Amino acid sequence: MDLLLTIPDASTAMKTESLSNRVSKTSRASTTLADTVFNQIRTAIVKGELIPGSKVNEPQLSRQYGISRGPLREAIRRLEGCKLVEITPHIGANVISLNKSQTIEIYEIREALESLACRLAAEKSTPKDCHKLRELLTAHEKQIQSENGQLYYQKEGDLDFHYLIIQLSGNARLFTILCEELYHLLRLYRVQTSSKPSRPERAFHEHHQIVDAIENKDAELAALLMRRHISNARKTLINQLDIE
Amino acid sequence: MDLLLTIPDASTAMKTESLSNRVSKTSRASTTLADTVFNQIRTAIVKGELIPGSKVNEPQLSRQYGISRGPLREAIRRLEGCKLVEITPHIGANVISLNKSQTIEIYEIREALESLACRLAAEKSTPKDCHKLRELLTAHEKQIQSENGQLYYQKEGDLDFHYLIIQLSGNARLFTILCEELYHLLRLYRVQTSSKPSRPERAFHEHHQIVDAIENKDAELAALLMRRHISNARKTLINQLDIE
DNA sequence: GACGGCTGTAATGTCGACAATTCTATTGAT
DNA sequence: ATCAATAGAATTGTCGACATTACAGCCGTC
Repeated sequence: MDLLLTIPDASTAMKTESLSNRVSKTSRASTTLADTVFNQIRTAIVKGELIPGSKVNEPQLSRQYGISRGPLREAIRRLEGCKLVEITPHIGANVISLNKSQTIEIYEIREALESLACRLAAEKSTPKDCHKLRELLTAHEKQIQSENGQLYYQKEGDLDFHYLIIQLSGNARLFTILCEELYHLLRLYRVQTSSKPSRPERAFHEHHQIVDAIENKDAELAALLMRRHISNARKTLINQLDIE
Repeated sequence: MDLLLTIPDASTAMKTESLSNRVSKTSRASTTLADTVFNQIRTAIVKGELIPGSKVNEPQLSRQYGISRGPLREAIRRLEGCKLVEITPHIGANVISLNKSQTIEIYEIREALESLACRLAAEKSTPKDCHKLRELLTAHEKQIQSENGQLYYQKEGDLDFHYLIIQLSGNARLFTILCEELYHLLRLYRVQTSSKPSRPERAFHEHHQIVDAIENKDAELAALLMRRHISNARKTLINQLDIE
């Protein structure tokens, strides 16, 4: 549940089991304070607890987390590297805030990268991988039928699907860019505008088509379908934004 | 000259003039030490002065740059965010080192992203933009003819070409990901293996084809050609690596 | 000669204090 | 009342010092 918030540390290898992992409390205290606080702040930003555009106050956070400003500043600098905050010299850090055009930019990139992921996944996937994908889809189908109103889970399920395909691509850096940078930003935007995930049944149909293509080892088709899938999502987003 | 080393600060808006900018010495001393040192170390890494895999020694660098360990550690943390160094708790930071498969991963991503950039550039480019592209190519042609042996410049010229197209795409985040993350890493790898840029005349021909497509506003073709262009480069790289 | 434990050294992690800069709000003048 | 200037407070930037951890070399035992 809530996949985007439970991403393990950057260098951690992904296993499928982590899809349903909970946050183990104080798993190992052997990390540094800067790392711990980095994860905490990142989560807070992505969850929307630190609202986009707002200032990152060092003394306040320092008190809040019970650490000194040294490690805290290191964490903020790392967030700057991840482009989750912007630092202006002598003024401070602000939580990043995405406007409409920036969000569309990200969708364009996602389109290209997930299409690539899908192509690679189709080339490399084993029958077992395909089975996993099918399982995921049937699980989502049940979820949609049972909790008809709650689209949240559907959306998280949608992410599960995309995560799995990116993993299957076998390209670790692709995974990093998509799952540890762009998805965070998109989630941030969704929280920011409290936009609702839409078009569940259509997306579901598209997912099945994609898995078909992967199963048939038709890499080009898989890539095309994924590109269209995300392109559709982008267009939906644009329409949504134009209405408001 | 030496474009990859003179990238301005992350948030700086790109102008075409910056393509031929020199590094203005101590342009404004109003930045923080952490920012200054971040740029210096990043340059040192990309140039190969800090060899890949080697340890980043805090006391040593601290003496070398004449600053205390506070800002230095902030700079290192930011480099970590950019994935140019890897930090292991209680052990320290190491300059990142790319192996063959990681490099291929980056080329795969580049293929997808620059193809996107080319599509967008074709859609948005004005006649003036196209003229600029042509100028760049003729300049390179002359350079190739005159300095026949020196392939270095050709390669830098190749980068100029790619930079310009990415700019023309108008997608700022795309520019960031490609020019401020992936290109740095690729340059690092090239330094690391001291691999020589190859296939100049063929690349040159491909460049012309791409500009033709952009000029004709044929976005799909432009995207396809760029994808093949980089795919060719990737295959050349793979062959080169297999021989060694 | 090889292996394991011990000790000193060097590096990393954390903290508090001070300097420099920016923000705020009060005062005063037009 | 609006605006400018100024003094104070708050925040950011930088530094040095100390605690903690990892590393290197030495010694002794098997």
